[in-house]
Amino acid sequence: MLHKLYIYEVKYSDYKHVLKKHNLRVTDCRIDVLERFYSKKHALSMKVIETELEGYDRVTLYRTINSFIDKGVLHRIPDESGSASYGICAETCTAEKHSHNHVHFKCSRCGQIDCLSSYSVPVVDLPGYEISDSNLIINGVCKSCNHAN
Amino acid sequence: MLHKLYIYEVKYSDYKHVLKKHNLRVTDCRIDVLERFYSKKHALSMKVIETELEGYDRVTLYRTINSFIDKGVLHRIPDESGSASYGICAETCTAEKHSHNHVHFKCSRCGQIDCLSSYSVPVVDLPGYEISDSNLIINGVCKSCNHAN
DNA sequence: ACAGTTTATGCAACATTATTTCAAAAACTA
DNA sequence: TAGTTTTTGAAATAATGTTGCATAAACTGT
Repeated sequence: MLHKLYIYEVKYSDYKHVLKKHNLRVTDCRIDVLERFYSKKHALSMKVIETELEGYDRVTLYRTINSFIDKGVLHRIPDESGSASYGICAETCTAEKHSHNHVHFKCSRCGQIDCLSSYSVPVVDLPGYEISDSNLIINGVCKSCNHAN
Repeated sequence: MLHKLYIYEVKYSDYKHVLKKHNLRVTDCRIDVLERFYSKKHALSMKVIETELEGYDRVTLYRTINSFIDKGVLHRIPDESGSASYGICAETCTAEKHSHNHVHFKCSRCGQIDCLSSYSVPVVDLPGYEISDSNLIINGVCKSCNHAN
């Protein structure tokens, strides 16, 4: 993975810091997974992660994702398709409490899921129900696919 | 399945009508699956369907659910847990276009997912994006679990 | 910088969830 | 009711996710 040396010079300490902040040991796999998430702005599916990080065992990648979710680094984005996608958590997420109030947009053309962090999920008042959190996924055609058309 | 005869006297023709309306052949399996969905008000997961309709092959049940989704009889409800659930579509859904604008509520205590058909998903204005439909899943404690407490 | 401790990794096996193929059976059509 | 089309069940396969365990790597305190 020599071709990544330059990137690492710049960002390695940042990723390291993110891991430490969330009480995670600093390992090659975790750094590489983090790098993938920070370098793309959109959510990544397990399939994509497996494809892009072939060097690591599938099991290790699953465990990496799961510990990231446990510790508040990533959040799982449910998807009708079955296989979930994952997105970077806001600064505020910790192992104790995830708080994601942003909207997710899934493009039916390119298939990508964006975290629209500047749009928060509208509150619905449900008498009798006790709401802990909510998840809004909007389907349609994303900005770039719309432009490309 | 003799114990179902009474129900069938009352409802069989209704289910048959639903199938015909959606261009689906009338088969035992489809009738039984429909009956399950109409007799419970909440969404059903594949696991529950398999358990409650043991008489049919798992493959047949998968195919039944998939053709129901294709033809606009059921809609898939994404869920963080991985295994999806399914709910009855509104009268307006067809093979060409599903339109679900209602809120889904998942209870963290009993695990059930309700289709709150009287609550519609608030519209979010996303400049540049072309929205086809949206999906709001609210997590928390449902009415009955709240009361039972 | 090192020895001891804790945690992560890779591998193999396993578990769960979903799809494909194909012959036989059932549903439809006229 | 005969002919056509679709559905079903069974077996195989694929895709997705988890567990146990020995080894390797990361951390901790000195």
